[in-house]
Amino acid sequence: MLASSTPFKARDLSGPRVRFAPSPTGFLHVGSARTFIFNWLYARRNNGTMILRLDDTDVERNSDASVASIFDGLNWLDLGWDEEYKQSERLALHQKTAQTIFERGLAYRDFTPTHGPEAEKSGTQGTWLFNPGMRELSRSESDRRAAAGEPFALRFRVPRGTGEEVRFLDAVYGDQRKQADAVEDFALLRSDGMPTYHLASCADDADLSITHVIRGQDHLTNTFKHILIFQATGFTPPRFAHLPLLVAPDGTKLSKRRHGPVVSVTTYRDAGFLPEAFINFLCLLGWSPKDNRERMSREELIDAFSLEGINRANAVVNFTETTAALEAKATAGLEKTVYPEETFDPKAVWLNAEYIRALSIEDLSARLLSVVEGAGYRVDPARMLRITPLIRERIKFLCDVLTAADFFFVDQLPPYDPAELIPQKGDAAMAFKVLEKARAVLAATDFTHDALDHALRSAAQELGLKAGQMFQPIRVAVCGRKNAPPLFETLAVLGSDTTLARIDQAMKKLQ
RNA sequence: GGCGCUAUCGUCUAGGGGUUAGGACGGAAGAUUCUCAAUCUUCAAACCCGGGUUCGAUUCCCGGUAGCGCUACCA
Repeated sequence: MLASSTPFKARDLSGPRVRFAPSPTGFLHVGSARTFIFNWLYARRNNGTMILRLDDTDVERNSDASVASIFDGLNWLDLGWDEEYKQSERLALHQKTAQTIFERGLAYRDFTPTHGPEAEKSGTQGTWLFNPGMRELSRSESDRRAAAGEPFALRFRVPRGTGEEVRFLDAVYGDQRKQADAVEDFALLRSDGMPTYHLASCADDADLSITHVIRGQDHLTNTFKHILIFQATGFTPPRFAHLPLLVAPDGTKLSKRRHGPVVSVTTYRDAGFLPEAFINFLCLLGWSPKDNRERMSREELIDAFSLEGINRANAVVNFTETTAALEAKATAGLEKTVYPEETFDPKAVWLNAEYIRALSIEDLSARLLSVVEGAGYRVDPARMLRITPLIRERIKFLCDVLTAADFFFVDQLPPYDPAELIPQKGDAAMAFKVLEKARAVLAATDFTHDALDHALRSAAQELGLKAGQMFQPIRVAVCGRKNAPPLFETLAVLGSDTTLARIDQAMKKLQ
């Protein structure tokens, strides 16, 4: 699945080395994306190396679909990375590390039969530290049973009764300490010989010369175990920086099961977010440049990023849960799911609109064109270039072009309520009079902004109507709805033929 | 249950022993306007609770409460 299983560059040890290490057991969610981004920012800010490492030691739960989802999301972000590894190809290293720890007497074999996670209940049961009898097993007895083929897990022998304290300095959470007595004898190797996350992660971090581990706060307490592993192997632990978690509006950890597709990075992509806007949004969750800046370019983010700017409190991603119906549709994947704007965090939506408005007309036009073509319309690029400025301030997502500018793309307007044609403080007769007049005037007018402006305003005056009363029937006749881009520009792009034809149709509707 | 982490407007956050507690999104009102947007202006909106330290705590300390995390042969 990986593009390559070997580093695509020679290892660069000159600067800090950071890694993003997702486990391919699910799709890439927004929290992971933020972790990736923060690592990337740190690397770029400090002329370091960004490493992608797939932590795929859980063979049972790994899936190719998940690997694909991770790459989909990461590629969309378009930030890139410098080296790439896959843990499952580094098993020898993990086993060797485990062996070293075992030989130093800092680990022991646990022959207790495995019991599933369901047996392990967090309820009223006391603190589990180790399986009685196993920690004290003599080496000869242990060797004998292992040689006899009895399966075992390898557990770290956490110091007990020594009053020893495990500590580290977290770049975000500060000085962290914990009694070793309170740390359980965690597993290093499973009974099938596969390394656990703790072992594999530390062995790889050491081997890959990782200097800074920047990861979710859910690993903060795990770090004590990791410190113990580093000490046991003789490696200097990297620096740690734990990130506050991204949580749902209900305060719980983001999960697809509970919160639906809104937690998946590809959902944002499919909804028409610009990756730059999405990245910007994520950066503002749990980190701040401290100078009130909100919209920041990639360069500004790199320049401003520092571990000191990271907060300690969890941040809410303020999305609205998608409806069951929508979710079913998304899961079925039969047709393209359109998420309503309210689905996403309003700030993310706002930022996206900001980014859209900041794009050049040419750039935006090209992006919109591909959306429009993707929807099955055929539009001339030159025409798209004229449409784009008319809707630029009116869309929040790229795909909004389909609803904001639909009337430019279709030959036949979808049906609308003729009552819409009736202007403020007017009636059907007035609407008809307006359209009649407009038709006559427009038939003899150049379809340029100024000429249209002049012609229609004079017409309104002749009819003794306000401009608004004059324009609304025409707008509805031509766009099929009341809310649309400015009239003259719209007519100019639409052209005389289409305009007159649609006015004729509107007059028919009124009869 | 044990251990750990956290606590400023609805949300994201700035700040910090003495401030009118700042900004942004969202909300409300207004301006502009051919509608809708965009833009501009204005308004409402917060220091979890209780002790201590102090002349003075939202800020520092302790306790409580709440939330979250870890407590797997998941990561």
